[in-house]
Amino acid sequence: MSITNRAMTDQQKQARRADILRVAMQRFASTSYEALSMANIAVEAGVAKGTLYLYFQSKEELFLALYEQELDAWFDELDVALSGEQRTGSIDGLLQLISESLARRPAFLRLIAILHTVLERNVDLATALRFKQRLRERVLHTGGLLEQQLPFLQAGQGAELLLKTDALVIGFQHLAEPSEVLRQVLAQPEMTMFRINLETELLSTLRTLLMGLAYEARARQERQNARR
Amino acid sequence: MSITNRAMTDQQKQARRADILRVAMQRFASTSYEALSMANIAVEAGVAKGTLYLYFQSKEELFLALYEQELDAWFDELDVALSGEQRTGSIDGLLQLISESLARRPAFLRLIAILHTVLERNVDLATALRFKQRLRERVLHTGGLLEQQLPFLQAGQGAELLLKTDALVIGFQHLAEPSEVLRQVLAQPEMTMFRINLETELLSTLRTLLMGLAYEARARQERQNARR
Amino acid sequence: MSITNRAMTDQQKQARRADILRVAMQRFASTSYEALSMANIAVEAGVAKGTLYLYFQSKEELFLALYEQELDAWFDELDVALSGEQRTGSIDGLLQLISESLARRPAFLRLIAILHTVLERNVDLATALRFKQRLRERVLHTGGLLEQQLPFLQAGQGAELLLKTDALVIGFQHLAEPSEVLRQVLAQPEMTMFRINLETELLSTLRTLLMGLAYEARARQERQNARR
Amino acid sequence: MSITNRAMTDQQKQARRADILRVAMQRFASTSYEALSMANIAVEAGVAKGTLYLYFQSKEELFLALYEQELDAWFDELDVALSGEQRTGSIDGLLQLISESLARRPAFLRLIAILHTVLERNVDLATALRFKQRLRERVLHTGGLLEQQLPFLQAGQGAELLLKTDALVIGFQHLAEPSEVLRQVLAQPEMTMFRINLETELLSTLRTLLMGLAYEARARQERQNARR
DNA sequence: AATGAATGAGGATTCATTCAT
DNA sequence: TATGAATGAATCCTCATTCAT
Repeated sequence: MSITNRAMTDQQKQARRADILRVAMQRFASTSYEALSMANIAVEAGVAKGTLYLYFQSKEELFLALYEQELDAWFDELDVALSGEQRTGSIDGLLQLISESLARRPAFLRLIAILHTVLERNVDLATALRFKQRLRERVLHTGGLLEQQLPFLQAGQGAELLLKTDALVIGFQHLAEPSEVLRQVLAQPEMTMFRINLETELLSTLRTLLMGLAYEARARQERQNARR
Repeated sequence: MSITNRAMTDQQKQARRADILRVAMQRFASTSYEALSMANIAVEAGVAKGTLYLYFQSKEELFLALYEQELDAWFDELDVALSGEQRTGSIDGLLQLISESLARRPAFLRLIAILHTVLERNVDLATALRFKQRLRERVLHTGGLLEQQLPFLQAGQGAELLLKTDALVIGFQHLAEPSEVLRQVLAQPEMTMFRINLETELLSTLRTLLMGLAYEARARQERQNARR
Repeated sequence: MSITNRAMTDQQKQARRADILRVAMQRFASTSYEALSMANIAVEAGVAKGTLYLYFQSKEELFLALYEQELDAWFDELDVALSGEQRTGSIDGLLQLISESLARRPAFLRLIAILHTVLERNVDLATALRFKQRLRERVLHTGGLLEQQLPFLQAGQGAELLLKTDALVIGFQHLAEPSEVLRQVLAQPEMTMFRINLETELLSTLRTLLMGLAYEARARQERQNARR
Repeated sequence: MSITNRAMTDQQKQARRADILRVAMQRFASTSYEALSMANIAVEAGVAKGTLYLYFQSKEELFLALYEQELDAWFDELDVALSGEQRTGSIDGLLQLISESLARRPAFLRLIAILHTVLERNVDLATALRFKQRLRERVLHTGGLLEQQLPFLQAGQGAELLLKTDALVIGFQHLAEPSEVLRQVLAQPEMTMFRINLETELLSTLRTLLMGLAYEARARQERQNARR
């Protein structure tokens, strides 16, 4: 595994970094953040513990990089779908796209749920700044695409919608992953209302939100017409 | 510190329990859950560590009781406001009520944010079951009141709205309480979009949601009329 | 259970004491000393925790009393058997008596195993003294009976034999009750030699010991004859 | 304190491990197992607490290693003495060897006394298995040597004798180390019979046992001769 | 005599991170 | 660049015993 595995060129270093992230992702798919130790990742990646710290400043930074990678992949998918020459315009298609693309990324959902309470701690200013700047760009860009698809969205509302989606995902993800004891409680017949399926819930809530935005837009329009 | 040295009657025991909860609440206002130790609470409450365990089975159970207490107080406030004889019916008043009553309870908000990931662990089945049953009752009851106030809500949508509010609070609370480093990042001028004020955000999102629900109700109505 | 259960007369007090001991014995039959709490015994006995301390100075003293009770019962059985008018004299019968009477008292065996390391700690001088004095009397008495049954025993060797038996019981009891992991280890085919059955082992070791004592006695006799 | 600051080679690691064991042994000589904390050992050994756990999985495993080390030393001594070219054959010499070599190892005796109740808990299956396998080998080997020295021993009786010796040591060790209160009780003149000296007692009991075995062997022999 | 609320000491263990090699 | 040995902080909970009632 090692000895000759000394990454000299930048390309080799990037490859090793990607390796580590890939391993971390695999492990994170079946283990909680707390239960997943740096030692474990190191062993799986075939490197020494110390090596991890050559590529990432801390455990948090490693997972933040993972978050970023997943985030990029997700935004890439959205951007491609939203930039299709044909203007779909269908609200339902859009909702489907968002909900389904997220539901297909369970590990990303779990990263989203711990981003603010875990990953954004113990990270230095430069890293945090760079991360947020990049996040901002992507949110603004994809938000803009959303505004093109949904004419009732005003400037800025595309990005806002994405941020609200973020909040909803965090919230529903927490509700959707109960502890062992809670799972038993929720198995009771009268507890149906607390059994949350993230995709369903996200879909329905976003639809209502969009309905509301559309309605508000129309009301705004009517007020403007009246004024003239 | 406390009412008597030895709580003999049930009333005295309730008083002592309340004492402990009050102290925990005060401390929690300025410290994170993790940083707040049982030893600390015991000292502040003027009792021995072991005494805490006479009243609560574990640290989690203590804070779950705190959550429950705050939850009850909040629901009580909602119920009173929603049961006023005069039918307010005003959506804005309702939104104001919800957002403002929550914003006035910062510690409750922080408890909400950790309920599912922290408090609902290390609690026995009976406690969890009782808690969720009580929660269900209050959600159903207050949900019903909401349905009375907002005629466009169908049966069950009141409770649903409260659960969506829960998810939104969890999400926005995470966004609204950045770590120290993040605070510095968000202080940058271009980061305005990430500076979340829970009350504002909740207000606006809930309004849009209600608009959407109202719209959906009208659409439903029209479909029914058309059928006749 | 309680209220009117106030033991006023000495007889009533003795009865309650016996009650507590009986309950403790029942519980000890299926639980280890460490796992058996005073609270547990109190609940089972239908008294308050504090009440236990009216009858016994400490947990150790309670179990020491239990030990004494079992010890008395065992010595009583031995004494009856050894005092039968007919001189059995049979070594095998004697060995059978000792091994079988002990094997029939598994809880007593477990008490024997912890007497010196647990029960004789945290006991006051008077209690310890009284206990040892009583033990001494019974050992001397029953030791004397043994000497009558086994003519090759010299004065004092009966008591000595009983003390050696004590040591053997402690040792074999430790070997005979492996921890859970050890049980798995001993289940391996090659580990037969470590699987100890107390009764069998005690029987065989005591037999060899008695053979040895008989032999030594004969040798002594021969030396004496030679001298004359 | 230790050989180097950072044990890199296997040899250095073995040295550090030995260091820790040596320190633990020193401390154990004057403190009970319970009273001896890992923190204490770490400080004395000049390492951090965590370092202990690099070398031993748990406190129990550390002391099990200590036990094993002492056991090996003892068996080594026995083996050397029993393998001397000259066939001593003297029973007395053998008894002396066993009793005296044990008496010279007080800490080993105390480890023997707690092996089954303490050390063999909280140890994983692999460790326990390896330990018992090694123990088995040494018992069988030295048992074989005993059988060579003592012609009246049948195949297997050497190992059996060692196991019986184990039981006797456990028992007598418990009797020989009374608690503080008991010491006072045993100081009474009439309590002579309870004052146990492990070496003496072991010597005499083993002698009687051997006498018995010798006698049984002769009896067996005679039965066989008669048959012919 | 009985109660049961209150006490408080006490220690093993994990794991992210560092830094000597 | 890679290693992996060393670090050390940090905390919950039990339960025998006491003593106010």
